[in-house]
Amino acid sequence: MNEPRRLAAVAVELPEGMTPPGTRGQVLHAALALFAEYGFHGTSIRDIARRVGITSASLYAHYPAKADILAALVLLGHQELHTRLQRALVTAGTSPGGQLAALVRAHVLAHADYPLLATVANSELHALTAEQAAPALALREQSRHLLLEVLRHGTATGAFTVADELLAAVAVGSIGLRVAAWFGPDQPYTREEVADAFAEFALRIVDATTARERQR
Amino acid sequence: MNEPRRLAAVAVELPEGMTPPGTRGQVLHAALALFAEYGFHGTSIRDIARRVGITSASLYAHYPAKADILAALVLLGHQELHTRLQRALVTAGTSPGGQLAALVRAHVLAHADYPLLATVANSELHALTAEQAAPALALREQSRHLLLEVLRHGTATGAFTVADELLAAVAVGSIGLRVAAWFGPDQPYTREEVADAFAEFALRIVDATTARERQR
DNA sequence: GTCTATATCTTGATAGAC
DNA sequence: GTCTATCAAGATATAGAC
Repeated sequence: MNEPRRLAAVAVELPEGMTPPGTRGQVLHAALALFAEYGFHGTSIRDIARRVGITSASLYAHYPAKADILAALVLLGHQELHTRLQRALVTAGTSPGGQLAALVRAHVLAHADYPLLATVANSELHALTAEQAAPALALREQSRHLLLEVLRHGTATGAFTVADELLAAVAVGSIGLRVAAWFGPDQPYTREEVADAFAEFALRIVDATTARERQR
Repeated sequence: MNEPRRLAAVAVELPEGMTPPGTRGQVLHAALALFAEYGFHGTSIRDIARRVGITSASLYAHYPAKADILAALVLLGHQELHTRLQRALVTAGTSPGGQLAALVRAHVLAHADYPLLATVANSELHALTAEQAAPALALREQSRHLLLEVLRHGTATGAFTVADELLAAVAVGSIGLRVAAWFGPDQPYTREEVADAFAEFALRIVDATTARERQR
């Protein structure tokens, strides 16, 4: 284990309600903090056990293998994000600009609220086998599809002006994803300020016009 | 070592001229491919040695420790990016819009040309001690400063309209950084197409006005 | 610079008692 | 569910011959 901190974040947090109770949940919390900081291969099962306050042998009463702990975290992270994106879209109304802003705000807020989870879900996924990663990757594809559909609808109706929706989706997604890496309590912004600013950037990327502007 | 591929990229490449000759360079190439695919802790010195065609003991004739190989790669990656950004700015002229476009193009192209190097330099940096990471982090700060100065100059002269230059810099940087993660020969775009599209997005993010528009 | 051989430690995981 | 004890394998790194 090494010294430099990988993340500015302090609070280790997992989404409520979706986390298993008791020791099983404590294992998840401990593994999340360690995987985010040192990576999956940089963390030993003894490290996790020590943080929970049990021995490494006791871990196996809760998870069959180390990789299964990671798989649970990766899936949880993708579920939380997808749920938030869906909720955002449902309450966003019908204007393409409003929908895009809602998606970006939800994306940013999810990464601001659970930076550790987002980091582990995204950059430790390679430590899983294809079968273990599959459920999370399926969710990721669905989330990507939500954004893509909003962009396509926006360009089709003339609300957006984008040469290539796929590239726009990648760009918009990138600014939200990276929030997990830099945002934290050390930054001079609230999570809402970042969400608003990045939603505005997304609208600019697609050259969104308001209804009033279109009437001119 | 696991199965799923972390990157779509195929060609393992390091910037010419900056790479040491002979076996020392081969070690760097081998470690780059493995670190990018499996992570620093997911790669053993035996893996690296096998790929070069020597034994693990022979590695120590070239690098004092495994972490020193990573440190060399991380520094190389940051040097290559910073050099490209500087070159881009020098030949960009004096218009803020042109300077921003040049920076973004260089940023995107660097990540498209050396995705493995960018991945290792960015997401395996946490495996280094603070002293080992320091030179690379210093270069990163300088690169960040280049972008920030262009944004500040643009807003100060009225060429850009941005509420917060720091947030704009993060957003613009994010779309370039992520290129290493998704762009590859499997994508239906050339590197130039992505660079042009993302430069346009950056100009939209800062609401860049052309000289002619300002005269109205 | 490369090798064989090895020291030393840590790893993920299991056996079996309580 | 937790423990102690342990296994077998893999890790980084070194010693010393050629």
